[in-house]
Amino acid sequence: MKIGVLGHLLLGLLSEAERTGYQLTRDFDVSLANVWAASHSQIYPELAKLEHAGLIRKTDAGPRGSQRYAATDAGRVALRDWLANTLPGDSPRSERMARVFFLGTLPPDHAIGYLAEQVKKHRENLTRYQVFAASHRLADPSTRWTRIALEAGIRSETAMAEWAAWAIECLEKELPQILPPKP
Amino acid sequence: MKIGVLGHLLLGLLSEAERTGYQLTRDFDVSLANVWAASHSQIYPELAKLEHAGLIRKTDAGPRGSQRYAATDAGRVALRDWLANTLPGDSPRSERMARVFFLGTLPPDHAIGYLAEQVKKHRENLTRYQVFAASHRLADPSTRWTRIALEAGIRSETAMAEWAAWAIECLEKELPQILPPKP
DNA sequence: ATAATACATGTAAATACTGACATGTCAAGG
DNA sequence: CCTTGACATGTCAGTATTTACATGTATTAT
Repeated sequence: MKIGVLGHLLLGLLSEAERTGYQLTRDFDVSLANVWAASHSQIYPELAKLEHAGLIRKTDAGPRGSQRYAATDAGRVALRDWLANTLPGDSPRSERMARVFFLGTLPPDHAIGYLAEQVKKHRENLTRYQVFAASHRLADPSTRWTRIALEAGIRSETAMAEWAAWAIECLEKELPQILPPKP
Repeated sequence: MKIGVLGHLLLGLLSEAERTGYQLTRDFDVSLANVWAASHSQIYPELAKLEHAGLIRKTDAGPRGSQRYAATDAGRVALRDWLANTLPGDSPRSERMARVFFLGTLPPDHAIGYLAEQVKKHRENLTRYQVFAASHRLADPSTRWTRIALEAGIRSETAMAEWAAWAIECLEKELPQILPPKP
């Protein structure tokens, strides 16, 4: 019974506080989705697996058939062991960036349109992160690490928005013929 | 017969130039691995699938039983269609960043060690990209888009190295008690 | 009342991916 | 000659992930 990345991330969330599968699904959506997405159809079976392995346990049943889970001591040990004694897998995956390699096969204005879309999305993410960061203080141990992770998002989105804008500028300089004549 | 992201990326590489499965595996390693990793055990079956779909074809056989592939016209059309008419999937995945959320469960010096590791790795990647970027000019249409993608890597690694260093600084300010006494 | 929406949990099939196994070729150095 | 290492291609089992199907409950607005 091997626990993978998802299992350990669930364990991490359940070490902080008790949660239902539904809440875990949404917590993934708001905080972890940008680095590790997971849908409920993956989360529920994984919770069963973690429970079977004795790393989490059911605490109480909530209103609509909801089950609340908490990490067990064994679970907390497993989490720390994973963090301290295993190396993180190194396969970042970004289809959006992968596509950039082949944008040259598109007409230049399409390629620029793609990059403009990226500028927009990165700026949207940036705004979202900044709003979220306002309620997470470094001085508060309970929000510190979320704030630190958020800072990575802020810096990353800033850099990527600037990158996409830079790329557009370069292309427009490189290809003056596609620029509409300015009066 | 549905072609996924990997199939289209292979199609992209084979649109640029003919390649063997082995070369594709290595090209993934050097240029695409940072945004979309793929091992040979995934690439060879995918090539068979693409050939079956008529999107690539075998050209000539090389020295050690190697098979050279090229994109067909249908393949080029499929690639452009994918780039122009489908939205990129939005599930960036980074176990390294995901772990940061739960670093608070580790002793502070371990957490700082993890971040220091990140600084090192990001700087290494940065150097690698910078060297690689030297041989890719924006003015040259054949290397332009690789150069643009590389620039994203350079800016991203720079931002993430700075982020990790910033995080270490913050933690050391926040936790003066873990600092070794300086003579 | 009732309709829409958010809450809540599951399963199944198809696809994707990793890691291990398996095989063989060619070139260079000792 | 022989051994090492890079070249080269493939399969398989296990795991992970996505998408669709399936069901039912409590709240809120009309």
